Parts: sequence; structure tokens; C-alpha cells
Amino acid sequence: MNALAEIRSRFATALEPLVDSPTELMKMIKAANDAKFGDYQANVAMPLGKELGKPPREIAVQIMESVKLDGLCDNMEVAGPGFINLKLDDDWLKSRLATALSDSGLGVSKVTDPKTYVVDFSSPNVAKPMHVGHIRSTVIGDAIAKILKFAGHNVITDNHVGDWGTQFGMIIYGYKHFLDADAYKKDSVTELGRLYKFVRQLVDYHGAKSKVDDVADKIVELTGQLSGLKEKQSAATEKAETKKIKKELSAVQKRLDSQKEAGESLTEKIKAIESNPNLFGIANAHQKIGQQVLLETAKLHEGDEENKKLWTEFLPFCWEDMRKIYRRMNVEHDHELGESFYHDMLGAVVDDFEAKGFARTSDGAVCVFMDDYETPMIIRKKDGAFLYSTTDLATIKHRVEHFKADAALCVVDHRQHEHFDKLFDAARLWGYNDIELTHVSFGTVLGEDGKPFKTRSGDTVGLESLLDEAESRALAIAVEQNPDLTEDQQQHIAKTVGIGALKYADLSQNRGSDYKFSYDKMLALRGNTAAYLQFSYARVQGIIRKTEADMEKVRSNPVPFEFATDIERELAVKLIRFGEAIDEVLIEYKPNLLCSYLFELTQVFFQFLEKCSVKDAETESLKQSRLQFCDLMSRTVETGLGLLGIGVIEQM
RNA sequence: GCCCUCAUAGCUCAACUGGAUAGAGCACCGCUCUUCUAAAGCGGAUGUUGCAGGUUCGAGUCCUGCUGGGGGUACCA
Repeated sequence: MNALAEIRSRFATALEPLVDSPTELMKMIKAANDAKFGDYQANVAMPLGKELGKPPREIAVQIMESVKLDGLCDNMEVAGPGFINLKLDDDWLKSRLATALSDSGLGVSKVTDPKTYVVDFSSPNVAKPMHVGHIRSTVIGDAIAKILKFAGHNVITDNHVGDWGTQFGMIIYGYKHFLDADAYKKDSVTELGRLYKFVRQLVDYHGAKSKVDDVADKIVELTGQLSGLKEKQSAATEKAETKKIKKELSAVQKRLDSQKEAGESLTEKIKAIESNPNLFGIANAHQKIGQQVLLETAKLHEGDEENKKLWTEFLPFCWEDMRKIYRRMNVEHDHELGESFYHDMLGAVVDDFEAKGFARTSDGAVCVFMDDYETPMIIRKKDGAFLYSTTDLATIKHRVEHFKADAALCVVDHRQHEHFDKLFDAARLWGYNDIELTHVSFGTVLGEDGKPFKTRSGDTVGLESLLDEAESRALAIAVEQNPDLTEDQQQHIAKTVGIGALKYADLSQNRGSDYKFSYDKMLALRGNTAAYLQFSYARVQGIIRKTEADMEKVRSNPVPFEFATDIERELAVKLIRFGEAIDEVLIEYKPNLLCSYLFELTQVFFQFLEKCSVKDAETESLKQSRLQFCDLMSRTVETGLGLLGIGVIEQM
């Protein structure tokens, strides 16, 4: 049990005579806000003051007298309106450190009630290049899964890939009309990728052609509206009226801007084709490509033999392409049950909803109407096709019945918030009440201009190019910092630091908010970055080399920890809080809390290194104690970063 | 229109879910390397937590209204 849990349990016992249910109050016992108040603080007396009709300070004193903290805390005092400040007993601290030193799990106790979690993350569409939008789900989901596992839960990771959608219609169409057989034979992955992009371009072209006039009309219309409103604004005299017009004005302006932007993007797509006579010819020869692609997709879904065969043939190549990225990011899934896996179950889902009276037909579509929502959740379109929501319901059913999941976490961006609300409510309506269903949502990755991260030409940024750029920038720094190392070593540093930086930049952010992407910031050598943490590990390895210490021996023949300086005690308190950081992450699935913990730990550790020499410690036992600190530190950072999917290096 | 969400230091973000004087990092100004890695450490300045009310011992956090951004809003995923 970690220190906080231990303190809480002792307080719970002491509070039992005072209140019916002390568990509610337990969250009011926490790590001290400020080290000068001690290590922990209990704020329970204030809310109790009201309940019991006594001054909070009096209650605080009463609690202090009844709570048994012997051996755990050596100092307790009441401060302010009724805060109880607690300081851990040094001997207790030292014994916790000793436990952590000898335990491969760093003394972090496993949960007493392990649950089965399905963590669903990454979920890209196969055959489409992964882009910057996929990084958050991948990195956050991977970290949460690892942390749950570390805490002692049974974790099943699942990649709910889109392997059944329109992109296959495109590839199939491309295969049938534009295949370069030699290229396909030589390098199938690349050729399929080319076909996808090519067909996509043609579809986009025709789409753009049909839309461009509409958009132009709209721009004219909106411009007209805008000048009309401006006239009205200058004529308006009443305050309320002016305000109303101003509001409309900005709304129209916004719509105009977005139409203009859309218009530009359409024009560009058209230009790309029409400026090339060869492409233009092909585009004209495939006027109906958009419908054709949908037709190929529909044929696949209906079980058309030829298309099913092609799909089966293409899928492994598409997977290979994606695995390349996952290998570079060092991310794995236990299962990869894509949309196609659930395809055959969808009819039964709809039938069951209808049979149980949870769904009915409206405007030709099968809908689930729920009280809290204006619009229903549609589970079958009027043309008979199923939707994402249908697949998701089948997925929940499968996770409960096949995986026996107690919880399913879907790591998906926050735009799908309402979809998941509806989905989860529908699932509960369906009878899946015992499973925790959580949408672990996250914000958008923005460029430095505060708008969604795009390339200069306006495309979404490819994930692969992101990895390349991170690594090459890291390499430049690694070469500069370590001119004496071999090229292989520099490459290794660049990969670990580069990918680590990319992941950490994402994870260290509160997942709910949007964040601005910046290579410079994430690869910064200082501050709350992966490199800063990785460096602390490398420093320890340097100390071990210089002191020629045998760490196996240090661990197997421990000496008592010594607090020769204040900073050593401070480091000790930080070190034993690793388990608390893990607990906190899991309350709301927020990996940034682990990042903050590791960052704070590292700050304290660097202060420790400034003030405390290991090699030149005053006594042999102090030297051993400090080596033990170094060992705990490096293992905590290694484990902590590992839980975030980030590696460490011996030298950097 | 309706619903969700966000607004914190010049910038990027925290704040343990209602607790003590709102914290870090960048950037800025200084200082510390013949010393276990200066990818480090130490010191300095920075705030009406968007605005106006309310709830209470106590509010960045909860409730109401307003302003401003982002997202969603029945057959896309």
C-alpha cells in the first residue's frame, strides 16, 4: 500500500465514530500543496465542522488525537482553519525505499480488484496514410493500456481499424483500371498506395467540378448579405439592434471565410488535374468514377466474389504498410478486430433492437430514439446499409461476451463526444449495464498558427513525415552533443529521443485540450520534455560507470538509506510517490499526471546531483545509500517512461 | 436555433476534481563548468484566472447570465 492509501485507511478508522461513511472524505486527504506544510494534508475537519456543528479546528484536534499514525507519520499539526498537516516518519520512508529497491515493481502494489479492460486505440483506416490525427489516439491509448497493466489489471488492447470502407472501393477500382502489373509484382504496398491516391485524386476532381459553382454562388450570396448587413449596421440607431447586427455580421463573415477556403481548395484540386493534359484525359474518360467507387464498395459488402477476393489479397499489404509505422512507434495491439470482423453480426444487432422494441423505423431508417437526445441514433440507413454506430454496438457486445470486459475505453477525438454518449446509452438500453463504457476523448492537434495542423499546401500532415522530422531533428542535436560517439550510437539516440519527444509532447498535455504542435518545443533540451527525463537516466548510467559500481551488488546487499541532506529526504518522498502517480492517472485516464510526476521527480533528482556527490561521499555507507538513490531513480524513470511508451538510453 | 466544450503570466501549459500565498517550462536579465554529462543547477521579474452576479467557512474549479474561440447537431466515420 502506498503512503497515501495507508494514511487514508488509518484516518478512515479514526473517522468511523464521527460519520456514517468516511470514504467520501478520503479524497480530502492528499499530498501537501506545498512542501512547507509537510508531506501530506488532511482537509477533512472543515466539511465535518458544518455537519457536526463544531468549530473545524476543534474537530481537527479531536481527529488528531484519535488517529493512529504511529510508525507512519512522526509529526502532525493543525493549521489555518483546520488543516491537518502530516509529515512522514523518516524510518518509515527508509523502509519503503528499501522495499522499492528490492522489488522489480518498485514497491508499487497491485490493485486488489483487478478488472478486465479493453482499450481501443489508434483505429486508423487501412490503405489510407496515417496522419497527425492518429498520433494522439495511438500514444494516449498505448500509455493508458500500459499503466492499467502495471497497476495490475487485465488489459486487452484492440485496434478497431477501418478495413471495410470506401477506400477499398477506390483501390479495387484502381486495380481494375490503372494497375501497373510490374510495379504491383515488385512492390505491392507502394503500388496499392499509388492506386488509392490516384483514384482519390480523380474522385476529388469530379467532386470539386460539381461543387465549385455552388461554392462560387454561395460566396457571391454571402458577400451580398455582408454588404447588406453593413448598410443596416450604419443605419441602426438602437443599441440592441446594433448588437444583433454585429453578431449576424460576424456569423456571415465566418461562413464566407470558410466558403472561400473551400473554394480555394476545390480550385487547387481542379488545377492539379487540368494542368496536366494526360491526367485531364484520364479524368474525362472516367466521368462517373465517384459512383463507380461506391458501387465497387457496395459489391464488396454484398459479398461479390471478385471484390472479396481482391480485398482479401490487398488487406495484408495494407497491414504491412501500417505495421511499419507501429514498429517505428513501438506500439502493439493484442487484437486488430476491424470493421470487417463485425460485418456479419450487424444484421442481428438491428434485428435484436427491433425485436426488443428499442428501435423503430423512421423515414425509412431504423432508429433508436432516446429521451435525452433530440435526434435518434440510426443503426440502419434507408438504403439498408449499416453505420458506424451499428458496428460499435456489435463491438460492445463482443467485448462483453467474448472478452468478458468490465470496462471498455475508446480513445477517440472529442468531436465524437455525442456519438459516444448516444452509443453508450443505447448499449445500456440494450442491457449492457455492468460494463464501464468510457470515451477517452482528446483535443485537436493544432499548428503554430492555432489552426488544425496542416502542411503548407493545406493537406493533413502524414504521420510518417512527422516521425522522420522528429528523428532528423533529434539526430542533429545528438551529433552536436555527442561528437565522439559512433554514427550508430548517434542514430540510436536520435530515434529514442526523437520518437520519445513526439510522444511526450502529446502525453504531457492534458488530453482534453487542443494543443499546439511545435518541433522546437518538443525537442527542447530543457523543460518538461522527454529529453530532460531521458537525460536523468543517462546521468545515472554515467555515475555508475565513473564510480565503477556493481548495481546488482548494490541491490542485493542494501545498506540503510541515509538522509544526510534535506534534498535526499525530498528525493525519497518523491520516489515513494510513484504508485500514487499511477493511481491518479487511472482516476480519469490522464497520462499527463504521470508526466508531471516524472518531471518533478527529475527536477528534484538534478538538485540532488548538484548537492550530493556520489563518488566523493563522506563515508562509504553514504556512498552506498546514494548509489541506491541513483538506482531507484533510474529504475523509476525507466519504468515511468516505459509506461508512456518511451525508451531510455545509456549515454546522450 | 439547440447541445457539448474551452478561455489561467508575453508564449506553451499545470493546478491532485471545493482548500492555505494560483504553479511549471519557454522567452528575458544575471550567476555557476580543470569537479559523478552545462541536454544541468541557482537567483530575478511576470496574474483583477474572459466579464458580471450567485452558492459557502473557502471558488480558477459549482450555479446563472454575458462575451469570445472550437466542436457537434437523423441516414459520414
